[in-house]
Parts: sequence; structure tokens; C-alpha cells
Amino acid sequence: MLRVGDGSLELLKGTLDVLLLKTLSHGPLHGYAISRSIRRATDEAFTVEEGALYPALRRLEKRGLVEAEWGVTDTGREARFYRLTGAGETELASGLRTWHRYVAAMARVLADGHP
Amino acid sequence: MLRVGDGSLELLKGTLDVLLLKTLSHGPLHGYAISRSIRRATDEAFTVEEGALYPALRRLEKRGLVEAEWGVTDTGREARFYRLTGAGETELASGLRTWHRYVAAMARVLADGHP
DNA sequence: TTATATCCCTAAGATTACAAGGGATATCCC
DNA sequence: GGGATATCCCTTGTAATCTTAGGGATATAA
Repeated sequence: MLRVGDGSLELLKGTLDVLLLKTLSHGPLHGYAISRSIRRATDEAFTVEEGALYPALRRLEKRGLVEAEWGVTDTGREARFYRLTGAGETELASGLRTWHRYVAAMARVLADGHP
Repeated sequence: MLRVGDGSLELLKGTLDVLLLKTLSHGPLHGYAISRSIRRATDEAFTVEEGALYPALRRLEKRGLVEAEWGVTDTGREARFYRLTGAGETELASGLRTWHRYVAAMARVLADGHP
């Protein structure tokens, strides 16, 4: 679970979607910028690999949670910008609730004295 | 991610081990009792399916984190009792730290205003 | 005798992350 | 000019681990 070399954690399968949706909730970003944003926000704890990122963005697009559009970055490069849709916002809210419930449930088990 | 019918959550792949180790840290239990303990502690939020539970216990056993032994339950039934080993305690401590770092990293992304 | 709870287990299927590639361009520095 | 680095896109293969869906057996209560 823990990667030894750097201090980065493996992503738990199922949490990437909400990370992406949340990151896009501040405004459209291209894949590379999304990855950078998450890496910086978590102080390198989360590094979103490209092999996870792009398939995940495709999944979200297919589900109608994000929309993609080609554009040009600040640095003058072609890039695909992803934008959160209305359905994406709804899913984000749901995902946040689910995550918080998950953390609460974990806390109940991991707290001492539940048997 | 969310199962609609009941209020139970799908387990994120990778969190089951620490749940099991923690549950066993209070003393030896057999599989069925472990499952029941977690279900009750989380107020039904987590239901550990048998198809996940037994393979997970085998993995932990193979890694030397738990030891198994046949015994008899309070109700007079044969059951395999799992006991946390020293290595299991160490792994539990490590798993707890990892989980807390994970939650903290998630929180930094999911909090408003990180871009 | 039927249902429910208690106990064990496996096999197939799906999902989803990582690893490891490939490709292209801009910019900085020597 | 040339090389390294950062910026951008993507796919394929692999591994891990969960859910679903079974199978089997016994005790007890209705």
C-alpha cells in the first residue's frame, strides 16, 4: 500500500473519480494540470499516474460527468480541457457524502474498543 | 460506489486488511465473528462479504500477520480462530498511519480552494 | 419441517489502479 | 547546434481485490 521510496501512497481503487471531479469543480483543466494540481495539493502524497488518469477521464466523460474540448494552454500547447457538467456536480456531491460516510465507518472500527 | 438498496458502502480495495487486523487486535475471532463485529461497529455501513473475507484472511495468514487454529465457538460449533501475530501488530500500526495519511491527503483535495 | 442463524469455502466476473511503453513540441542552457 | 527538462497526449498489459453467486453442513426456534 505504501510506496517506500518516495512518500507517496497508492490510490485506493474508487477514490480517483471524486478527486478528479473535485479538482475540476474549480474550473476546466487539462489532464496534465489536473495531475499537477492533485500532486501539489497533497504535497506529493498522491501522484496520479497517466495510466490511471486518462482512462478515468474517459470513464467520467462517457458517464456524462465531464465534457472535453480541445484548446490551447497558457504555454501555447494543444490540450484537452475537461469541464464538470451538471451531472458531474451532482455526482461530486454524492461522492463527497459517500467518502465522509466511509471515513466515519472506518473510524468506528479503527477506534479502540468496538468488539 | 454506493449501494442503493441498503445503506451499505462498497469496500475500497485495500482497506479490508487493516479492518481485519484491527478487529483481531482485541483478541482471536473466527471469520463469521469478524464479519459480524465489523458490520455492527459500522452500523451496517460495512458488510464484509464472505467472498472477500476468507481470501483476505488467507492472504494475511500467508504473510504471517495472523495465525489460524481450529476451535469450538460458544455455540458449540467448529470454527477457525484467527489471532494477530507480532508482525500483524506491526502491520496494523503501519496500516493505521497509512490510512490517516490517506484521509489527510484526501481532505486537502476535497477542501475548497486548492487550485 | 421450515426458516433462520451460524459456520466454512471457492470460482467467475468486473473494476480500476500501476507499470511501461510511444509520440510530439517548447524552452532553457551549454 | 544539441541535450535535458517540462509539458502535453495516449494505449496496452498486468495485478490486485472486491462483488456476485454459488456449494456444503449443523443447530435451534417457530
